Amino acid sequence: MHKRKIGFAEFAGICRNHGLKSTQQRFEIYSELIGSTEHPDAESVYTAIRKRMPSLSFDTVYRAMRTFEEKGAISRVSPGLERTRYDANMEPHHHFICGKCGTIKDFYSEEFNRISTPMEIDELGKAEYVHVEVRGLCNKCRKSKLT
Amino acid sequence: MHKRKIGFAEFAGICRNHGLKSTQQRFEIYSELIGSTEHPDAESVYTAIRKRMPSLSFDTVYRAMRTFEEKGAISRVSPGLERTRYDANMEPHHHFICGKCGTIKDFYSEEFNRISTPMEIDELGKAEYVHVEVRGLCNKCRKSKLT
DNA sequence: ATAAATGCAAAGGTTTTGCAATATG
DNA sequence: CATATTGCAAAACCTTTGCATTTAT
Repeated sequence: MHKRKIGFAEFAGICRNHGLKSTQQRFEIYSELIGSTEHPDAESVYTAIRKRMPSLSFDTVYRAMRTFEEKGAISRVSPGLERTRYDANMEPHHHFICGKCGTIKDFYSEEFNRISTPMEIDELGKAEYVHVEVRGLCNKCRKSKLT
Repeated sequence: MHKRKIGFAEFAGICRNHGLKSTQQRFEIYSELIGSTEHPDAESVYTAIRKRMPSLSFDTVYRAMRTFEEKGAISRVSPGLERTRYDANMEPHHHFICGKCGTIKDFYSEEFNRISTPMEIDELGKAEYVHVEVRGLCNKCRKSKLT
């Protein structure tokens, strides 16, 4: 299931379920996202909606999408990091990233090393590599949370 | 193996292997990266080196790290995307991302769904989720490459 | 000698913020 | 009605770029 069209009533229900107020702007933004298979960024969404709702402002799109994400109504495509970070360790290993403090810890896992491109990719293109990482809360942040 | 200290001679060898000129700045930058387990960003590297090499400029750090990465001497931690993109499809699925045009295609894979947190994480913190994605070249870009 | 790398400063691009006005539950 | 959301504009932030100078091969 992908690319769906929803009415305001259904959207209002989704908002209620996530503790959000349902505004016309948010409806348009959410509609644009669920009606697309493009995984759009803020600008695409903004440009598309502007045609039918010229009063919409850019930061409303940004804010709405962040809010939807925080409340779990939509998800961010590839998590990424706040800034570019590098690793000079070139042997096969993986990363555990703390979502609270941003600490990145290396770990080694045979299991993860064995993950290979699924055949479902064949019809989409040529795979170059599979990226796997674990996100969570590091021990330090876990402790400080108890404080 | 992690957190190593290297001398200029060894560094020069690494550069030669990757077709790079070995400068004092690059040596400091590379040393900082390989001598750290922090997966630092440009600013950390810059700040650390500035103490001993006050003439170093910020953009040299950026440029050097990008160059190291392009030549395969170091790697970027979590690939991420150029801008934040969202997905309203909340059922379990994964993404194939084309490194050329940026197109993101959904795919469904039982195999990927089954990937679970490796036990190696236990000593690092509490895992929230595993993120997996496939990077490569989409069919469209593959074709246009032949032209 | 030639081509590449550096430093400087300025620009580029995306994302965020403060505030007054407005709309929602 | 109280509170959250919007629009506007400006700022913040990370990263990149052009150019003259210096450096490595």
